[in-house]
Amino acid sequence: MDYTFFDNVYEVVKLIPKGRVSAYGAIARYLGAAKSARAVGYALNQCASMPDVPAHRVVNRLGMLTGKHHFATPTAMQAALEAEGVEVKDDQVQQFDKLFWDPSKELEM
DNA sequence: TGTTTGACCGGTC
DNA sequence: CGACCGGCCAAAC
Repeated sequence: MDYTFFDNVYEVVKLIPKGRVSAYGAIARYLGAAKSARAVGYALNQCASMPDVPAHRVVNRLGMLTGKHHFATPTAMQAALEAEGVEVKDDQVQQFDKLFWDPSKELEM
């Protein structure tokens, strides 16, 4: 089938609950490719044109808004997160440890 | 068709 | 403690 790792990323990202955030590596690991976090990042790059995929809920493992620069505006990502109740300061998600949504844990495989 | 890069991560020097 | 390197997947040149 034409189904790919790429599409899998979108599925997981779309499953991220509102007010929660996830990490590239966490998604990659859930997909069975822990070292493919880069591919996840690239997938989200494509998802910039995909309104169905809340890429703003995906940050790096440090909770840093590394990809904010790829949004329509550098503040779009932070604004979107804050709109969902996620506190963001200095391109960094506050209480990231609590808001972190790990698919491999939440979805229990 | 081969090389380079990219919104990353982990380990090593 | 800071910087560098390798690895995975997919797209762009």
